[in-house]
Amino acid sequence: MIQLYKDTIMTINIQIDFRSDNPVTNQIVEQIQHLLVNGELKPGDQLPTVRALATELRINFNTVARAYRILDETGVISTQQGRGTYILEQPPPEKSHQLKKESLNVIARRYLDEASRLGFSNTEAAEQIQLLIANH
Amino acid sequence: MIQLYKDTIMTINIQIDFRSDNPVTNQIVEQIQHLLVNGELKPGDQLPTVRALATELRINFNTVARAYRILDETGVISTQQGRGTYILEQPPPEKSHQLKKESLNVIARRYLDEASRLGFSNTEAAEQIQLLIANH
DNA sequence: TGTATCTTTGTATAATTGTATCATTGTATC
DNA sequence: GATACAATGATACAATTATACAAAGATACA
Repeated sequence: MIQLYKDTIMTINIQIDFRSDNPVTNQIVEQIQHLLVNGELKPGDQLPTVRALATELRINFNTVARAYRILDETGVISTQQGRGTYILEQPPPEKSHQLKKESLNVIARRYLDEASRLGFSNTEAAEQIQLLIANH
Repeated sequence: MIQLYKDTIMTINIQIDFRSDNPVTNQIVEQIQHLLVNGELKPGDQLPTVRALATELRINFNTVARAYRILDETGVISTQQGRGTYILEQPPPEKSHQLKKESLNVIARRYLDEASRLGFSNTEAAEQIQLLIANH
């Protein structure tokens, strides 16, 4: 769970080379990753809004949004409509496969338990899972 | 000395996942419905004020107000300006059943989300459920 | 009691922020 | 040139937040 609130709005140091073969979107992605591994961006930090950064870089805000989305999909940041974009906590060290299996077992049991308390059979609970998967 | 306006401070157990595709407003609505069908909220109970819950969840109080309004419109709660928000009488059986189905949906999605965070695909998560059922 | 006043509570509306979709631009290939 | 594709921009939209407001409760004082 991430706890985020607007305390400080970040200004970040990004330089775009418009003559580069590297697309602007890529440059943004790479430079934010660079700021992150260098420790200049920390978990919980709020990035500039797509419009603010776009104005600063003199590009369209959709280009910034595209870069943010890529970073979001790789789990580096969290973009939240109406709220802003934030650096995520770094993923914890990899659990062993066995440990993950056990965790899955625990949460699966919990799901069936909760469904049971709501009055649903195991079969109905399983069907609901299938339904959700089918609708995605 | 200044006296407290209310001698009971209502707290409810709601967890917001800012990374979820599900909007925060929706998450609040669903989780309050879940608390209701689970019996953790009873008719007459006062919900936290929009500002109190918003502060706790680290969101804007208008987002809570929006969720409360949705629940109000579906007849689950009663919000009264200047007074607060209260759980209404238990919904009739057919509506209760509807709410329970929605609640099942909520916990099913939560299970898939958690499994995904552990690195399991939806299919693997579903198989784990089947495995548990088969071993009973 | 009654009333003035402040506090608490929800409401209304505009502003902010990211998203979705299509249009435009540039470039490579033929 | 023609066509296809990738990158970027423009526009409309959805979700959340900010600000100002209205209704009801609490308190003080006559």
